[in-house]
Amino acid sequence: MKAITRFAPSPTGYIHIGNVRSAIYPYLVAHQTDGKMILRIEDTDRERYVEGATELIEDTLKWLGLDWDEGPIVGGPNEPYFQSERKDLYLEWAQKLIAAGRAYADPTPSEKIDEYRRECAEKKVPFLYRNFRPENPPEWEPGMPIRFKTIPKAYEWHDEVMGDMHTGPEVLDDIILIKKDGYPTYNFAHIVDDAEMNITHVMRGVEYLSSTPNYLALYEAFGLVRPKLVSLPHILAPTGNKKLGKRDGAKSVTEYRDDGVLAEAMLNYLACLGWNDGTEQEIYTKEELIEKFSLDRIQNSGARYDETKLLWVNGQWIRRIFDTQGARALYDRTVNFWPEAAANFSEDYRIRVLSIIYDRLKTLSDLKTMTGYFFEEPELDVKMITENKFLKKLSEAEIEDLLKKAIVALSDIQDWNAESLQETLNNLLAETGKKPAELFSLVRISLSFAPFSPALNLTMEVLGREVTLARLNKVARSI
RNA sequence: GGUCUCUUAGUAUAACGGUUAGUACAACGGGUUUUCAUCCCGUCAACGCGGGUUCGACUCCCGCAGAGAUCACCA
Repeated sequence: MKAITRFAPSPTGYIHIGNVRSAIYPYLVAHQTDGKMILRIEDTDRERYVEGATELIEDTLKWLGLDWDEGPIVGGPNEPYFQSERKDLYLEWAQKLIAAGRAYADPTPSEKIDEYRRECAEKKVPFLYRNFRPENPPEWEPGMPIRFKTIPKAYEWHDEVMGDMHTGPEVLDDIILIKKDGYPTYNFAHIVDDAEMNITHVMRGVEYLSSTPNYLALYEAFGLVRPKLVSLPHILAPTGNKKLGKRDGAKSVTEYRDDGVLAEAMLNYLACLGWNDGTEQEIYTKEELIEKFSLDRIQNSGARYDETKLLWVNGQWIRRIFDTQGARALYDRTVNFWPEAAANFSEDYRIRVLSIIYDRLKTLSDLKTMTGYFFEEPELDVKMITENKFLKKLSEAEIEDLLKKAIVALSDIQDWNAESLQETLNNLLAETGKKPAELFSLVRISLSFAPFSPALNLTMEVLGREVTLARLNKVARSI
């Protein structure tokens, strides 16, 4: 059976780490059955609506490679995909329920409802609107809410993640279907849309688990077949036991893109947070996730978000792309992450820099801080040499002498390449009797004045003869 | 408070009722001619508690404790 899933966010802001899983899993489920995923924008709360949020959502999905088969932009047979544009439909469905005696116009002013609620609180009994249901509800007219007329009873159902569930009649109530502003509630709109769109898997956060019996009652009232229900546990904030939210500083998913995290890594990490396929595999491509994903292996307790592990996964992906797709493929991802001065150099040169530094990157934005000396003269800082833990044992005269010998030896090289450079350094080591730590540190620091850099021979090869010798001479003069 | 859910190392997780409870991140130590990183090797570290059932329980059952969700004209 082909799965039809949906991601149905409210346009109230950006998508963050805590809520993007409810887009990833529907995508995977849809694609493993050659089905489709629908993007539906649930914009029925006019007060929380944020201009531009829909675009942020679309941007995030596109970046992660979670293309939707129906929805905004791409269209589809169930248009429109904005709930605000489907108002008439919900009213129609609600009126069917009124006609069947399963819904009614609610004339009770909200102050009165608050009063009921207070009474119940005083008596320490749970408040259920159905206990205050008006006996002769008026004819519905615009401006009145419509409530479901529930039939309290026990429900049993299966949740693909939580397992077999059951509740008693006490959890069922006359929920609002249509608000007095004419917009449907989430509780109602999603039932209608899921039915209209033939959704087979309803995947959403666990917070909806408690309301599920009310949804089951609605399916029943309409004679609908229940879709598969999938409750996704929350992603927890790094500290405490609360779900990760914007208040905990949950960054938007696309902010990680701007910080140099690869989409592959993000998808990989998030898909595996609270899910695994039972093997010890850690790195998955999107295709592998589609192939191996299964709902019943989703963890049923919350999983804590761990940025350190995300960065580890990202490092794995950076190396994987370089190793399997080549330097050019990785380079294509890095265009926005180079230091400014890199613009003065050829693409070819930047690719060569990337090729010797890529295995040190945790994020692409590390390029900014790690490659500066390849593109501009490093600021000379003699202390880095004189206070280096290997070099401080040598006198300034010894340092100067060693540097000069290095300059002479390197100047003699015919073919300036990694092998000949290494050979020259090795010979110099034998000739001077210095330790590798001394010679290598001295040359490395003189060239970069950076806390760390790639292998010395590779660094010199990329910098080239002219720059290498110029920098060494400059340092030799300053000692 | 009612209802529902969850509980393996710091974190993410694995384990037909029979394993020295596995793996990864992190931490710590070591190796790879300098640094940082990669890579490799090693160390530390867990079945929430209490009862059952069983020859045998992380695994099944019952309590307890702790944590979470929900009880809106928000989703």
